[in-house]
Amino acid sequence: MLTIGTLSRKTGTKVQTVRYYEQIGLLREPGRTAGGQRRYEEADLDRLAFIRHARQLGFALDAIRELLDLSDHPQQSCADADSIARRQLKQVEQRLLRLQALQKELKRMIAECSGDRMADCRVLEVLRDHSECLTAHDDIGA
Amino acid sequence: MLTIGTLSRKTGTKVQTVRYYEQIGLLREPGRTAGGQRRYEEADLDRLAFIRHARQLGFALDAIRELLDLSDHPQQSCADADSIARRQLKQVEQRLLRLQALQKELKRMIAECSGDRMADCRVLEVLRDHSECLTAHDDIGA
DNA sequence: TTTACAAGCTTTAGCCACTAGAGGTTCAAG
DNA sequence: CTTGAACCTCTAGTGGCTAAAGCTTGTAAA
Ligand SMILES: [Zn+2]
Ligand SMILES: [Zn+2]
Ligand SMILES: [Zn+2]
Ligand SMILES: [Zn+2]
Repeated sequence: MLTIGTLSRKTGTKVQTVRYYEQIGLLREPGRTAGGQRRYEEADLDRLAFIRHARQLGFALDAIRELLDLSDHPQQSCADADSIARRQLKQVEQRLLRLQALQKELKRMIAECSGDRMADCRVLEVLRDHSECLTAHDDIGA
Repeated sequence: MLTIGTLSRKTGTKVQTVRYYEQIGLLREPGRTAGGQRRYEEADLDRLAFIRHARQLGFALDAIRELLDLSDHPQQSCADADSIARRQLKQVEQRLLRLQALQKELKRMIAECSGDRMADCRVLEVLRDHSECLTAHDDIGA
């Protein structure tokens, strides 16, 4: 029987986050004491640890939900789980490409600025005029 | 005199986003027609283009606000503008480091999985147990 | 001049994944 | 029995938009 605080400490999750996961149905509703406090079992700890580790690897909560569902069927093929991981890898690689391009542009504008008056600031110039850039930067969020 | 739609088209910004920028004080309140529709000037177009370009380069709206304020003082030193850009570069580089580590872990778990039953899925195994990882992955958001 | 309709308007709520705070109750040690 | 840390619920906020409902306005053709 674990309190929410113990669960929290053992997984490095904020207490509110644990409650949030319960609220969105990612964790089951645990048992309660007579006074209404949550009491967890070891299985909950494992599940929460899985969630947190997947989050650290960048998986979205929806993907994690799928992965948890899949792992409840140990006899089935893991093709679906693998493809979720491949999807995640693709997303990471897309972000990498974008950030690498940003890094290049930022480095360049900083290097080119003489650090003189604002009127001649290379940083501001480039921000004012994309044609000073070497790369395109499509969508904003990526 | 530009309508909000024209502004939107010329800068690749959604109409609602333009109104949002006005709401948070990033764009001034423009003039209105008798009927209450917004009418912009060329200067608004330049400002919005600046904002959007800075967003594409990953700057946060707060940083953009600072940059815009700074560029209103052309005779001052651009040291502050440059340091905002350097801060942005640092952030990009930190994210790059994190994503590169994630990429490595994801690649590895995918490569090591034989694609057999869920019970033996390497992806799930690694997610269940961080000690299977080669790298640490500190904080979740980065 | 009337009419049609694209484009504008405001207000509200939703997205993701938490996080913080207010204001109260329970548990466990001493 | 008392203390106080830890728990509880509920609400609202973060960033940067985005969507939708339900209106009103502007403009150009008939
Ligand atoms: Zn400069
Ligand atoms: Zn550019
Ligand atoms: Zn597998
Ligand atoms: Zn790990």
